[in-house]
Amino acid sequence: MADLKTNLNNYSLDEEELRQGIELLFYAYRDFTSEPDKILAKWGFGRAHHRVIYFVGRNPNITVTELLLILQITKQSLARVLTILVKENFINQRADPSDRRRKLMTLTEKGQQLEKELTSTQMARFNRAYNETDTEAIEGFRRVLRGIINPHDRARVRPRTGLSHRRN
Amino acid sequence: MADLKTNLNNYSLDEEELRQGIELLFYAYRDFTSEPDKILAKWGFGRAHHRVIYFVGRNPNITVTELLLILQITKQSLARVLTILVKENFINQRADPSDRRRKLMTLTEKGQQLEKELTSTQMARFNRAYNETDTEAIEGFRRVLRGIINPHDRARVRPRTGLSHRRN
DNA sequence: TTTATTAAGTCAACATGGCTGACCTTAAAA
DNA sequence: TTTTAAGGTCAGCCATGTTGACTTAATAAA
Repeated sequence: MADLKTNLNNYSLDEEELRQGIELLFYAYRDFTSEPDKILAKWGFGRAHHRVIYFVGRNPNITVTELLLILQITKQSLARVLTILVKENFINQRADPSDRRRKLMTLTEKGQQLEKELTSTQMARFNRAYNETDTEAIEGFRRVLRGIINPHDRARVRPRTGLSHRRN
Repeated sequence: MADLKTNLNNYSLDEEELRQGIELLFYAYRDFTSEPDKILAKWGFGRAHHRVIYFVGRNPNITVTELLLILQITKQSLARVLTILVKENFINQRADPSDRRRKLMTLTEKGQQLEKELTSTQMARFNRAYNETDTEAIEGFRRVLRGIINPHDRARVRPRTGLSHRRN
């Protein structure tokens, strides 16, 4: 934190601003995960299952290795939830024809339904937040969040299309 | 999700935009917590300890009940980490003179040092992200994140002061 | 003043989801 | 043919969330 100003309170104005960002992110993430967690509990699942379902749904034919790169957890941690999701028919695996070591994963119909139920609560939350602001705020939100992500992984989220949100 | 448009791909443009927001939040939080986690591991602590240290540091003389409202965990979950932090002299507790049932918590010198070490990595991350954008983007970031937080808790993060960030 | 109520602490028990390290199979690449 | 890569699996550990019941001490209410 080399370039932070300090004052007599051992408390810089910039530090205050940065801490507010930290807290906003903490509270937002806390609430963002709270609704899906309740739905997952009905199925005996946890947040880890949601993440797997989400990213398989979002990236059809994803491999285990790619999923590990996204989630940044160990193979064993992933295997625990993935095995259950395959056994209970939420996720389908089939060998990649061009490299039969790889297994391409997709959501089953059942998996898609659960994914939609879970993610719709989060999309509704974003939709409300977006509607309370404007296009410029949303763009700023995206740019700052992108800057918080480690540079190497910023490209994982598709950049905005040219089409603007319906407000404005 | 009443007002989402749909197209032939069962895929609306708005849905794409909302999902990008979800993913940005996921990746940002993932990376935001990764650096403190490494430091905490050296002390035998976890993310839960960081959260307690952070919010006690940020809210001197906070009570257990208030901390529970912030963290949204059970008393037992908090007690486990809090007991350790008090025993190992990171946090001080003293009875509130005006209501001796309440215990007011503050960071010790040792606690302040660890807090600074942990949080400085996150502040540095925000500082970098903020410096890559501009005042308007930061303000948009804050407004959208605030909108994602459950309305009741939005006031927990102090609103911006009139003083602007040093860029622009 | 007796009776709630509140703040905090505690115990036992359980589940989720991280982790490590070792090891195996199969398939592709060198 | 040997090495590497993708994936799976086992045993065990730890952190951190959960519930429910119960206790103590102090304040507030009847």
